Amino acid sequence: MTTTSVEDALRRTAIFRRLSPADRTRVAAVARLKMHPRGAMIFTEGDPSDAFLAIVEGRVKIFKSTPAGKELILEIFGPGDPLGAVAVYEGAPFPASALALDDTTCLRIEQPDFFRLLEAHPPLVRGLLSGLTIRLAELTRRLAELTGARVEARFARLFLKLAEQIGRPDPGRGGVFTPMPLSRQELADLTGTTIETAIRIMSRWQKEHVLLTEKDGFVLIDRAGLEEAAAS
Amino acid sequence: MTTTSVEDALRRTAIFRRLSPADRTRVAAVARLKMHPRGAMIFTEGDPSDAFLAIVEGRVKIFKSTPAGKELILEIFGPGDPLGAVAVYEGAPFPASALALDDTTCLRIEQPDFFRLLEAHPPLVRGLLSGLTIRLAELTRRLAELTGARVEARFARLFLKLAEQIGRPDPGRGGVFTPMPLSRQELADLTGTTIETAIRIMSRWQKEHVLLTEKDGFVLIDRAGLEEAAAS
DNA sequence: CCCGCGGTATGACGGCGGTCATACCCCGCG
DNA sequence: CGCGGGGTATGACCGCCGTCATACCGCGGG
Repeated sequence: MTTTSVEDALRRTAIFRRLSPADRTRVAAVARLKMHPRGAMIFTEGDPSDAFLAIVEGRVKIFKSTPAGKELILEIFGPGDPLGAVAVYEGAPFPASALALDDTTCLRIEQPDFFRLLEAHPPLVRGLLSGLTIRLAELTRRLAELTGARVEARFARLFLKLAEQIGRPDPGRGGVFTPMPLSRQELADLTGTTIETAIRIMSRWQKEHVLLTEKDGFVLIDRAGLEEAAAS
Repeated sequence: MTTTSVEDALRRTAIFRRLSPADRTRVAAVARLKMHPRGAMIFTEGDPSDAFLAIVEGRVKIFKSTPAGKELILEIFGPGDPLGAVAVYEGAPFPASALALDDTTCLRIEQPDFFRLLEAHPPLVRGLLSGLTIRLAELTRRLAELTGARVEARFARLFLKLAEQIGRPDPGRGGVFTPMPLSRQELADLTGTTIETAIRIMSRWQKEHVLLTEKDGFVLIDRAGLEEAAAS
C-alpha cells in the first residue's frame, strides 16, 4: 500500500481526476486504501459517517431496509464512484447500508481531513454538488418508476439500463452480454419484489430466448421484446 | 415589492437566515419576489433551470410523471423551503415539476447572480449541501416505503408524518388537527395509488372515526389505530 | 332552470403478484 | 457416502388493488 498506489487510485476516481499532480500528492497524504472482502458490510444504515470513501476496485451495493423488513437495493456502484458522500457533511447518519459484492478496495479519507480538503480546493465542492444532484435526479426517477408500474416492466427497464451502461456485443449469439452477476434475490431487491416473482420472470425469459442467465452475467437476445415489456 | 420586503423574505428563508444584515442587503440586491397564482406551474420537468427559488408564502407541490402516465407527488413544500436547488448547479434540467397549491410568492435569484453569491459566501454552500443531503435521505426513505408496503400502511404513515410536522391539538374532539387541505386525487398521487383506492380508505376511516376530512385539513382521532395500520 | 363539470362515493370484476409449500441441483464438509 | 445449506424452480391459492361503470352532490354559467 504505497503512496504511488494511492495516487493511482486518485487518478481513477471521478472527483479527484482533475486535480493537478501536486494537489493529488497532497490529497494522497491523507487518503488510505482499505480492503473489504466479498460479503462484508462497509457501513450500515444509521451509523454516524466518519469518512469519505470512493471505490477503487470491486462492486458495492447500497441498500435500505423497508418497513416490512425486506431490503431494497438503491444502487450498485463500481470503480470510480464515491461512497458516503451524502452523509459526510454535518456528520449525518448514513441513510442506507453498503455491502461489498466482490472483494473491494476503497479509498478512505477521514472526515476532518476531508473538510480541510474541501476548504483548500473549492473545485472539489463543485464536483460533489454535481454528483449529489445527479444522484438525486436518479432517485426521483426510480421513485416514479417503482410506483404504478408492473414488476415485469421494472425488470425490463433494469436490464435495458444495465445493457446500455456496461453491455458489450456478444459474438456467439448476436446479443449483448452484460457482465454483472446478480442472484435472483438481488434482482428482486433491485426491483422491489419477491424472489419467487423474480425467478418466474427470469425463467420465462430464458425459455422464450429473450434474456439468458449465465454464471458471470446476462445475455440480452431480444432487445425489442424487452422494450415492449418496459413500455407496458 | 420594495427592497425591505425582499429582506423580510430573506430573513424567513432557511439558508439565508444566518447572514449578517450587511450581507443580507447584498443578497437582496440581486433577489426578486415573484407571485404565482394557485394552480400555476412554477417550473416543469425537463426545463433547463435558470434560477434559484425559495418559497416565501404558500404551498408548492413537487411532482413527476411516471412511465405509466400517472403523476407522483415527491414533496409538498412550504414557506422557507428552497426550490430548484437540485438543478441550478451545472444548469441541469429539473428532474420534476413544481405547481403552486395556493397563491404563492417566491424569492428568485437568477443563476449568474446565484453563483456569484456562492463564491462570495462559502457558508451558503454548506447550507445547500446539508439541504441536499437531507432531501436525499428523505427520498431514499420514501423509496423504501413505497415498495412492498400495502397502500393502507402508506396512507397511515403519510398522515402520521403530517400530524407530527404541522399538527396542532384539536380542542373540540380531542384529536390532532392538520391544516393541509388535500384532495383525494392528491392523496393518491402522494402514495402512488389510484383515486378510487384513496377514496375507499379515507371513507372507511371517516366511518370508523379514525381520521376525519374537513374543508381545510384533517383531524386525526385514533392515533393508535393509524400506528397499527402503518406497522402492518 | 338546466346543464356541465369537478370532486366524492360505491359496487362488480378480474388479474397481478405475494405467500406458502415442495422439489431439485450443486457443492463443501464431516 | 450422506448430509445440509444456498440458490433455483414450479405449482396452488387468494387477497389486495387497479379498472370500469354508475351515481350523487355542490357550484358556476348560459
